[in-house]
Amino acid sequence: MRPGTHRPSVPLEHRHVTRRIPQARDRGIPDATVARLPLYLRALNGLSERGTPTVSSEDLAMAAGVNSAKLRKDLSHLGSYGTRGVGYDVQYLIYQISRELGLTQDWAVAIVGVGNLGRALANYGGFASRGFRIAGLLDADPAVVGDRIAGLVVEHTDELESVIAGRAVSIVVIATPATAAQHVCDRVTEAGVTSILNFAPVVLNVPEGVDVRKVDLSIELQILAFHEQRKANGGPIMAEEWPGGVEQVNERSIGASS
Amino acid sequence: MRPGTHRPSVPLEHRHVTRRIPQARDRGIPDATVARLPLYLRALNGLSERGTPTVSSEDLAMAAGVNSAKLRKDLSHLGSYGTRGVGYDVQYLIYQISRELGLTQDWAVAIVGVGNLGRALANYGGFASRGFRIAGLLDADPAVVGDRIAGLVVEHTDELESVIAGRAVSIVVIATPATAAQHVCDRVTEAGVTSILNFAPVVLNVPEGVDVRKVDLSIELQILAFHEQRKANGGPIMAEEWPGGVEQVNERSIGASS
DNA sequence: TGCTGTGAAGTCTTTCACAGCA
DNA sequence: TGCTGTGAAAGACTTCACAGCA
Repeated sequence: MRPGTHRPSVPLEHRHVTRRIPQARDRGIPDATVARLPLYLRALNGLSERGTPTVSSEDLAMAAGVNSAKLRKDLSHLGSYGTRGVGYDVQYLIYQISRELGLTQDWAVAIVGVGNLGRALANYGGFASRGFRIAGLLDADPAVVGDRIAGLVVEHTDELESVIAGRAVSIVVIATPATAAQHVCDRVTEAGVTSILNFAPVVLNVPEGVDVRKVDLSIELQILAFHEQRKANGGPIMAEEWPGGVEQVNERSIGASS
Repeated sequence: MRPGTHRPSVPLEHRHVTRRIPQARDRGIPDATVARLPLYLRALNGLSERGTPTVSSEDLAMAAGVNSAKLRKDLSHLGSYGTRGVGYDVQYLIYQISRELGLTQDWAVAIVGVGNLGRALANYGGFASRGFRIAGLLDADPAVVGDRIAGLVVEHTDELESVIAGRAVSIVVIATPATAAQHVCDRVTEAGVTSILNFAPVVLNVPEGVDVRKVDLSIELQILAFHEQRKANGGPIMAEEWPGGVEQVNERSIGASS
């Protein structure tokens, strides 16, 4: 890719036969990159607040907790927004990443399930800050309906469809007990929602085209436990602990294959 | 794809000594696999509760929301716990995965920061269920200290080190405001903790050997927004949408030129 | 000179597809 | 026969290392 302009009007791809669309605007940003953009954005906002005008890939990477090669590669998927010898303009990069993530528009979010977690989410500041507006809080428990939380009155889940349609909700957060999650999920997808953030510890079944992201406390803890156990046992490097074969592990199978 | 056409022609491989330990019991379980084991465990527990004695990779994969090839490959890293022609014994597999994840022992967890989120976590049932025991709730706010939550009395963060040492806490959950997170992190790592679950929206700096897992609500929403925006724009398949250049994308950046 | 952008190499993960055992 | 376990291929992601522009 020549660094030149990213406008197809420039005649610079003489020999290279259509490789995969030159530099143009290949919208295929890798998932791994998308997942890190919010991190960069946060780091940039920190720099912005301190009035920093430009930042090098090295420094920004440091602030975001990644290495600089990865950061540069990630940003290169968005376009050529840096200046060689100088770095990136903080404000400009904030704008570009925000636009790429779709944060320059307003997203109406509904939270279903106003238990401890739902309340925590409703009160979570970082929510409203970045283009996400809580447009509805719903719960099935009549004892909770009517409560005022974070400036909103909790509505009954009977209203789910009308809230979604009436307030143009495009993202639904499910914070219900596990048993209710699939049902809520079915209703919101039926109502046209295609983005769901699920806190309930269940695997949701959704129609094609619906995006579900999951946050699962217990899974994170289990992953930590795995590594913690590993540290406790042998040293950091080893293979074949349990020399003899303690705890009959069904040795066979891979015995002498391959 | 194509059958015999693609031949790598064996480029390198001149003298690759010691590939990576034959197989024996190579304890190097891929991270991606470890991250899915809790999922399988949950699915298996569901089957167990319904009294299912054995399950095929196909069915278990379905219940866990992955494909069967991936599931078999994952399980193969633990050992050969299935029976060809039959499937996996549910109870036995539960035991093996639990053991691998270190869930057959008890883990003492301390939660620092008892705001909305901390309370939600303290009351989260899935917590205690799987070998994780909340051994302490701490907060810096005197107004909160002394409260009884989920059967525990909130202690002051001054007690952090003594709680960790005295109750053998090995995993700390940070649910403080962003500004306090790094300080708490420093103290707990100093106190010897090497596993941290961080809910504060900051990148924590930790010494070598310390594991940090992060749960970040706002990042999840931003990722959803990205995909939602993508759906709204062009169709699901395309490269170079915005043919003309709708939404003047600030061509310049580094001077539209080159 | 300093730092970005990026081919190329390296590593990790997923998927295929089938040998082989119950 | 049916289903696991697994090499091998394909694909995704990361890192290297450096050309080339400001």
